Amino acid sequence: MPELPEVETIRKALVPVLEGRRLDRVLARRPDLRRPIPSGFADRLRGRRIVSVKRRAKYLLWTLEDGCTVILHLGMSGRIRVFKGKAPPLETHDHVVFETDDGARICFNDSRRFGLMALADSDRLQDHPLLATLGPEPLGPDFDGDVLAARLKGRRSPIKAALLDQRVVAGIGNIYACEALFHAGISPRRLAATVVGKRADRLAAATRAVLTKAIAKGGASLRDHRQPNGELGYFQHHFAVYGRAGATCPDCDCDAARTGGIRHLVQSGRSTFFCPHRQR
DNA sequence: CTACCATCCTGGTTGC
DNA sequence: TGCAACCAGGATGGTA
Repeated sequence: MPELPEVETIRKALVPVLEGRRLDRVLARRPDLRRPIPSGFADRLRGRRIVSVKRRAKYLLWTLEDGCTVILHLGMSGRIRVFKGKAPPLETHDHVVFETDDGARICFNDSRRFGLMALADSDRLQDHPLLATLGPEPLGPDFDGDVLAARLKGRRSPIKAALLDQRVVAGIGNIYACEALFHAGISPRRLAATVVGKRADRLAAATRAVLTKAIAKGGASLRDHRQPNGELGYFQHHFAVYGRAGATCPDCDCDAARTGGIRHLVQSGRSTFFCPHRQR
């Protein structure tokens, strides 16, 4: 569920809550999520101060003052809620709970338990197995068509599948892959390795633009995503193609009733939406 | 090396 | 209304 814009929305909300604060209470209410919560997780965090809250791909990175970094992934259904002042009772699936020295409570809630928590040495963070193979950040200063084309070189899968591969570009999931391809005018079925030159420029620019706009809207709330204050994200109202099979695409003046409008197909087991008229 | 597939899990939606 | 089947935004490990 949460892709880069949703994770970034959560990160931004956590910065003022966590940075510079000490974790006074840490409670792991079950031993595992997608993988076991590291042994002694709560003990290793309790009493530590958080230096920074950053993001890499869809991972949140909480760096502690003692040289240790918490790596946190929301999986498909993970949510983070922040309560200041009096916190309501814990809810079902509130699997990990943190409390800061100024009385904020941070709940990690994940019904499907596809999320994860891990601990890493801050010194060697980039070498951690979860992070080592990630591709470039699409919102990073160096990301452009040339970088993208280089990552796609030799790839014989459809471009849609390649965009979902975190080793190609980091942080893109099913929704934003569909949206970025639409705005770039590229068919999701196109062979990845043929996205070069101007096409790669357009896709890099479209990816950057759609992610940036989604962050500005607080991400997209289809099912699970909430901002940490409980508010919904609003970018779902700005989808051009995702979940809109049969509708007229926003840039088409063609008649959806005649042309079939936005099409749905399944690629490597995942839903793809696109406009065959606009995307080649 | 790349590509494809099943799989982990719960809950919301759809269709009979 | 009740219930079962199906579907979901991710990542990965095994197999081809």
